[in-house]
Amino acid sequence: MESRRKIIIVLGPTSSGKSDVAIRLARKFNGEIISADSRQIYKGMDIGTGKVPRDSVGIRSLRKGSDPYISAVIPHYLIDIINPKTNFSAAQFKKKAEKIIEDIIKRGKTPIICGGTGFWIKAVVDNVEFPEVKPDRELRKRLGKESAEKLFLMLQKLDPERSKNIDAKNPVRLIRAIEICKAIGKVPKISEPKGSDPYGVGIGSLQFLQIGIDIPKEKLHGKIKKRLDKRWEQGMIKEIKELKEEYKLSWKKIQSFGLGYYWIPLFLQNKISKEELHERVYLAEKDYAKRQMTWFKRDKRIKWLKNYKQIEAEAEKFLN
RNA sequence: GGGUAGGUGGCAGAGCGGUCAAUUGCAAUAGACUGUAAAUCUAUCGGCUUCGGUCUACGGGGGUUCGAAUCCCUCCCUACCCA
Repeated sequence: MESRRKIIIVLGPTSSGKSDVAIRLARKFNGEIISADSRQIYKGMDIGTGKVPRDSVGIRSLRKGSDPYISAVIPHYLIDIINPKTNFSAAQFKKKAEKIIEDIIKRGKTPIICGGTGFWIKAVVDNVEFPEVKPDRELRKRLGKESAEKLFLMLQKLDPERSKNIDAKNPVRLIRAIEICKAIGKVPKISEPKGSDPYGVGIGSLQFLQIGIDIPKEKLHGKIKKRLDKRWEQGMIKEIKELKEEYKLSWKKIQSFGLGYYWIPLFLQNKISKEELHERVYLAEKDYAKRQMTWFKRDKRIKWLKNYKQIEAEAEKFLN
């Protein structure tokens, strides 16, 4: 029983081909996939976020009470489940993912987490304990108008400890810290980083194998370009118009989703040309991939592998 | 052929006698990240450097000046307009 509590994670920058790898692994090792993607979680954002296509005639998920998202005959969780008008957070992801992991394991299958949102993956792998302070829309809106300098001074008064190591110029971080202070007095101390072992640390009785898709930068950029061209053809722009309509979203809200979602509204409002749109989204995607890699590089437990064969072999070793 | 506007760092684009290795944006490179993470934020970004400096730089050449990316002459190139 204990030996089965193993979880495979497939991660990597955007366009690196994670989804295909995850599906192949799921086929091979009787797995089910949990998406760790902060944008694919939302409904109505399919082409733009690169969701794997939903099977037209899917088998029913064995998991009760869930809305099954089946692709290539493999169940995918945490895709397409949240109304884009709603905010969803890393902490919420963690809770949901843990439940699903338990459920998959209970049914004797292998959980495979697949995604590019490093922070969300870390939340699960390192069992990050988020302070029990929910986002305060009102407070955020109010503080959002203040300068970073002012926010920093506020935090300094509220929690001198936290102010020592926070990024003093980052409003998002400062606001969250202040939010926590207002609710529970001060920001809880961050727990010490865990040590590493060949297959990742175990959290509770869970064990993780983190596999990174290793792909040269030039090649990745080529894939990003190609994939974008395809998305334009598939109607990414139309999808965003429909997204706005169906969920009654403001342009501003849509832009907050980033990348294409940031630039397409500008095109639709005639603020930039089509050529500029294509260029900007391409650059934004490249940039995003870079940020993802900066994050992933830090985690020395990730095994970077170049092709599926190696990945499968590593997974095999891990599971046995 | 005539007229006008221009030629500035990888690109776009400021500067218009000194405080300019040259505002800013983009790109590039590295990085941060604990309930917004496709978000948010930081640093570097002419060469060499013992990090104090130093050398080469604002189309080419010549000049004025203590001093020029900035003024003058000339040549070359680009855009638009008139022939």
